[in-house]
Amino acid sequence: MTGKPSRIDQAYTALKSAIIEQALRPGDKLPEDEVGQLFSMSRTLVRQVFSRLNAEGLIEIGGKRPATVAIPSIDDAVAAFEVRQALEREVITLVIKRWSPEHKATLEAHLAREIEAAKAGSAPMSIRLAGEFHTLLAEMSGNPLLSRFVSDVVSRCSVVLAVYGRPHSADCGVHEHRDIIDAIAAGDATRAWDLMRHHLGEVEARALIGSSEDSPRSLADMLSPYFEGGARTATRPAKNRGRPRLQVVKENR
Amino acid sequence: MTGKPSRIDQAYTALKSAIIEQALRPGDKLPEDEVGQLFSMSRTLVRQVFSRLNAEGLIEIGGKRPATVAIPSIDDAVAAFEVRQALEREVITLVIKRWSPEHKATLEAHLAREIEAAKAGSAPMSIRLAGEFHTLLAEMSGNPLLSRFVSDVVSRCSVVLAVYGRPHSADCGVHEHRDIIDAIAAGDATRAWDLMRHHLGEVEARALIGSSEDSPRSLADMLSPYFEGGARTATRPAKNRGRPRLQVVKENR
DNA sequence: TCAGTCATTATCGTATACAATTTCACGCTA
DNA sequence: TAGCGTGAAATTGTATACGATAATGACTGA
Repeated sequence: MTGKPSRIDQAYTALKSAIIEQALRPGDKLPEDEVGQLFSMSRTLVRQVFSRLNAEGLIEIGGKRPATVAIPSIDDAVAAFEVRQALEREVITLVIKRWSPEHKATLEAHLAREIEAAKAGSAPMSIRLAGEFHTLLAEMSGNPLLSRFVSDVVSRCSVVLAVYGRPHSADCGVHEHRDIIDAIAAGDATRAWDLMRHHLGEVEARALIGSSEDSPRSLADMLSPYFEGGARTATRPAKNRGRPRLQVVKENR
Repeated sequence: MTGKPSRIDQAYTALKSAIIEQALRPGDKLPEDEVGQLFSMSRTLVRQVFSRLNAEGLIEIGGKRPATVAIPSIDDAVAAFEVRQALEREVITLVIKRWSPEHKATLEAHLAREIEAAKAGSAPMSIRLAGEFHTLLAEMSGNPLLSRFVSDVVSRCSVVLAVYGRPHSADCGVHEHRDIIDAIAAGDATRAWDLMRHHLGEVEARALIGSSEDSPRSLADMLSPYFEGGARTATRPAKNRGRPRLQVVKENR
């Protein structure tokens, strides 16, 4: 597609993927030198990468502390889904307006990949494809700015899922994507809106309801957003005990 | 309000104000060293500022060329207003949901300032206040992310106005703001949506219709978005002839 | 054994240095 | 006079250096 992805782009994409696919987990530290060494670049470049990731809410920087994978608060989570509803509603409106057979083909192809990933039981792949469905749709709106915003908010929601969500139950979302495509193809905006609202509601529920339930994650992790700075002295020990502080999946495409 | 605005924030705010109030005009160059000297900071910091301004579409960077004040294309302009409609619709929904008397008071106070500025005939002030009305409203949504997005898109629209708009005819927008406040206060979402749509339509029209009309701006400026790199050799001369390449209003509040 | 204090280390914030690239003016040629 | 190389100046891209600050861990005293 595009000619040459710069080293910055590569690092950005790698880190973003790692975070979204939960290879890097919320709270993990990302020291600039270490990342720089990993990607063979100086801190100057790393900081540019971090800046972008920070703008999308994927990591937190500043405060003279090492950058960390973001731990969104419950309020952040609700806010993200609120905005997402509004944006995706507009996406549907525009996609219907500019609908073409090629769009349908592209979406079908993507859906096929989702199904395949679900069948293969590849959770990271499923998570990524689920998000990409929405960004793909957004690109079809023909509005680059809208597309950017959607991509941004989808990233945020992914991190929310990582913090509060239960493990991605794959096939659930796929059928809803199927229905949304059909409604759009039929030009039925109202139905597509309803489906999308319901779909995002499902995703949000999977995240936030799960937060008050039992969960396979450690209690410390579940509570950390409520402590923020407080759980620093005694409570936070079991997190990075022994395993390398930073593990990045280089592969991504 | 907030404790200490860092030097970076100051420079960011100053440049943003200068661009939005059209003290810096689309296409103007912003060399890093020069800006750095102006604000007594190194290029490292200037780049951070530029990065933020670029993310909001206020300037264009990269390409080993000096940063320039952005010249949005017509497509960019349409896209910005499209997204803005969707976002501000959500803003209204949420503000009505969380409405309080204090909100009304704040908005009334702001409206008073708008009227005053219009009466005083201060165009830059009017431009800024008109934009701030919308960001103020967005903050009242209680959704920080939505607020950020609105602030972003309002900036973009401001630049669009600077490129394509006729000189800000102040009192036009003020009355519409008045009506929007009233509809929100009455809890009438539908009416508020309609008013907002109409209001933004007006602003957009003032921008884009004006682009095919006669205009007080130079023809070269009006055409530059269609030329981009082309109007560089012969047609663009009268722009920065003799006046300092960079003029920044330090004052801003 | 435990709390408190202090030195050490890790890590970031900012400035600066150097290389690469583009821009621009000047002068040369037809 | 118009077109076109050519070299200096301007400007950015990237790396590195240095100072500041917070995290870490050891040591002392009760």
